[in-house]
Amino acid sequence: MELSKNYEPQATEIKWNLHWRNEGYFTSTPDERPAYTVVIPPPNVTGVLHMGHTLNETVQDILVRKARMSGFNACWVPGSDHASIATESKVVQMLKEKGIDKNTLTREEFLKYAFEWKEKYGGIIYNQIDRLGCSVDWSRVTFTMDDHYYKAVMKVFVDFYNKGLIYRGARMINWDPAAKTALSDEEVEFKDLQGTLYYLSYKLVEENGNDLGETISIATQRPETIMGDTAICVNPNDERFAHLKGKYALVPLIDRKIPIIFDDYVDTTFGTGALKVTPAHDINDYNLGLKHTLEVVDTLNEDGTLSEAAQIYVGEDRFVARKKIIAELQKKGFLTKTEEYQTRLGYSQRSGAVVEPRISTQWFVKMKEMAEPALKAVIDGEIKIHPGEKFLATYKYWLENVKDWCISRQLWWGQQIPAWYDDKGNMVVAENEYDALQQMQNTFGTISVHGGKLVQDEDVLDTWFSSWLWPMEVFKGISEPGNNTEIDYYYPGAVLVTGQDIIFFWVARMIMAGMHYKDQKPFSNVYFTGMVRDKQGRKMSKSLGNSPDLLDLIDKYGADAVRFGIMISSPAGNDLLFDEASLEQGRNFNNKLWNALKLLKMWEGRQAPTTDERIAVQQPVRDLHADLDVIAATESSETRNFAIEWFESRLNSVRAEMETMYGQFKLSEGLKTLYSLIWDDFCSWYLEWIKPGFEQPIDADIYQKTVGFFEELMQMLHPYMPFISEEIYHLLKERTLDDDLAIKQFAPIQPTKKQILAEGDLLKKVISALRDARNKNQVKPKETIKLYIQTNDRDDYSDIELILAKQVNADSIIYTTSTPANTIVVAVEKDKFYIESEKEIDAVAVKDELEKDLKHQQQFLESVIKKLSNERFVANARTGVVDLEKKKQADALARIKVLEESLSNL
RNA sequence: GGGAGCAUAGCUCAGUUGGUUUAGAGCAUCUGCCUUACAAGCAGAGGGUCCGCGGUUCGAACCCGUGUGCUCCCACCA
Repeated sequence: MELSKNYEPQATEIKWNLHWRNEGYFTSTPDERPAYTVVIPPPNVTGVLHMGHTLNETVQDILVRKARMSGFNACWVPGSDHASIATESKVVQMLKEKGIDKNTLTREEFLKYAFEWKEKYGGIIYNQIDRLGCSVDWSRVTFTMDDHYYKAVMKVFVDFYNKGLIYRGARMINWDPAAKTALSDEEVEFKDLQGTLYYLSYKLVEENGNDLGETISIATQRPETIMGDTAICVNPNDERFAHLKGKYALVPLIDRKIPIIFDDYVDTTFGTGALKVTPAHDINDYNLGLKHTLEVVDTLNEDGTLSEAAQIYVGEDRFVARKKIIAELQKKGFLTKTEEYQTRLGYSQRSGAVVEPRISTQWFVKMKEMAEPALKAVIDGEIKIHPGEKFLATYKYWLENVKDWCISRQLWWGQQIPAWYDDKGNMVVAENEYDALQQMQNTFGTISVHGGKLVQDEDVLDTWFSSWLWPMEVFKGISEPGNNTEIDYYYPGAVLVTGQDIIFFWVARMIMAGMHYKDQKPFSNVYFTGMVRDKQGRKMSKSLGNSPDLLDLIDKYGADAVRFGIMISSPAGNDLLFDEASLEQGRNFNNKLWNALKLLKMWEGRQAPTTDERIAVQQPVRDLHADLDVIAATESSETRNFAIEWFESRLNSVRAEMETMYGQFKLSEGLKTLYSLIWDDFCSWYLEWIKPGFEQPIDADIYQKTVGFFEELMQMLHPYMPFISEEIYHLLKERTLDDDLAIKQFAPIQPTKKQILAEGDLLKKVISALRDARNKNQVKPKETIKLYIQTNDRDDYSDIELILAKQVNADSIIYTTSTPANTIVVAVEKDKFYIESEKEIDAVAVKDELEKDLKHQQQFLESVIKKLSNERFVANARTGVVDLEKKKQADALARIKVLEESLSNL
């Protein structure tokens, strides 16, 4: 078969994706094997996957494939999240572009649009996951608004309500005036910015309204809220204001009379020492208001415009009104001073609007008691966070200081709160209307409703109120808990792979829900990936245009190259600077593999019978000139092949290394290690060592062994780069049906031979040194040389001399005890090598090299001697350390001797 | 304001309980090669006061203190 010049990913990827799916390799059902469960962090159906998802999915797929190939029943559940507010604002935006105003639609009409949106983007997301090669179980795909899921959410809400863990009440919450909904604390993002502090003077009056002829100055960032002021507060210990007890102030512009109150909350050193109190629009003022039973005047509408209560500028947007009010205050002399001020503003994570503190009636979850077991699970190490301690402190702090969770949202897209009201405002909480009616009757005796229908709460639930059930409900662990073999088998999961940005939103809450309903952690490990940034370190965002399209990348480089590129530079927990150059590296790696395959396929037809011992032995030799010395060496060696033994040991040693790295979730390092094993050890060294001479046959045994190595390398690579590994595995030889890497189980790791590895290292070192000497002396690559070796341990070279000769293009190797004339000398460890070639020798250059090396060695020796002559070192150093230094000393001395001899011989 | 983390080659990062030939990798750079698998390649090379200062120790990239510079999280001072 003719193989293409370069690897062509497109057709290959489609082929194997289809094959794997047809064989049902990724479909999991409970069996006798241990389960390895991973639930995907369900992407929001707000849009397509970005590079952050790509990193997450790749990490998960590597872990899942590795587990599947290591005896586990791997189950990776895919799905998506309805992402209540995020999706709703996208849909609203989309409708707006079509000229449709959400307010003109009924709830049902809007939901129809939303579901269409979900179908479209959900589809794109699933396609992306598929193209990336993710080995998910498509028979288990779950959406957070599926019927059973919806039911589970209702059930949990009712259950929590009945347990007293959910309550409804009027509180000050974060209000998003753009989306016109409440937000949880976690959905508010703070940004530092330069603000202005306005100093306003309020006229002081007696209770009866008589002017005191005095003013009090306060500082505020929000002059548009003065109409909501219901007091001025000063510190009771502040002598400046002691005389104002029982006095009042007049709110500028509207002349409303408000009391002066005293509370040590006020910092006497900040601003003017006097604070205007606006309970409706500031959380601190709200608390002050509660304490001093102040009136609450809400001067804003839900969309952020000024309300009737403001009396002036009614209907104007808050920011427009601010400007106008400032102008008016200035004009009328109330504004005495302005000051630049560093401040922080809360923004809605989804709509971007400046969040308003607002008093409103919402639903809350009590968090305190649920936090305890969730904290314990992590502190006790039942759940391990990777990488390490970094996030433990954050997690702990949040749980220890957790506040109640506002879960109601004034939206349509999501699970509607199962609270039901009758005409009199009586309320019951029940999973459906039928139950609600029953309950209403039982609780209140009569039902007062028009047309026999109760009214359901208009609000929907925070999207995380459904997401936190994910590890359980994907197996119907909430909706059908009884007799459920799936949840018993798959729960808890092995690992959760997610971004550190949702540690509170999701991770902590999943642990809470899991501990609450299963009395067990939802997963054993949490692996936090870093944030994907562009190569300048900026966040990826649509507005910057630095977020590439995943499918475009896959089209351009192939899925394996994308996976490679994103993994090669993403140490756990660190941010990843995404650069297409690393995808190119991945593509180049593909081609490297492809070319190695081509080389093997070339040899396939040129195998000589295994019985031909001469070929077996001489395989490493290119076209060895019949030099007596070499022949003698050849005949004395056994019929074993050094290259094969060496690579076998390398392979097994790397497998063991990678096993450790998997255990520590060091996936990026694992890939680097494997990359180097394949590119350097296998391609650059091993294949060159066994490569037969020009148009020479290859020993059949060596060939078969090599195919075996390649297979094993592909198996190791499979979790990282599933497509090309599977393709090469199949092109290497004919396979029986079902003999696919996707499910091939790893063989046990064999012990490595340290001696062989050491010999290999020496061989590589000598080859590099000799090549370097050739280079520096401008001996042309094609030119053959005569190589002399001067050593006291000729045995060191018996295994490797043939390979050495070939790799440095020597047509003969001669062991010598004296310095041959007119040769380039190279010293490696304690032996000397001499290159004899046609080329005139540049004695000066050789001398320089030797002298440089000598100087280095002498300095090194000096440092060792210094150490050894330090009595305290010899007395205190751990056993072995002194011996090691002595060995260093001996080695350095031997090497200096070699170098000095070489120099004197020049 | 509180807390956490980071600082090692031009860039991105390794560096296991302090001692392993006076610091390693990939990318980038430079030199030489179109060598019958691969120029998306091959063979080599150069490149570091391990952020500054002080301390502990026989010995510090690693431990402690301090300064500087970044990053992140949390927080109700107008």
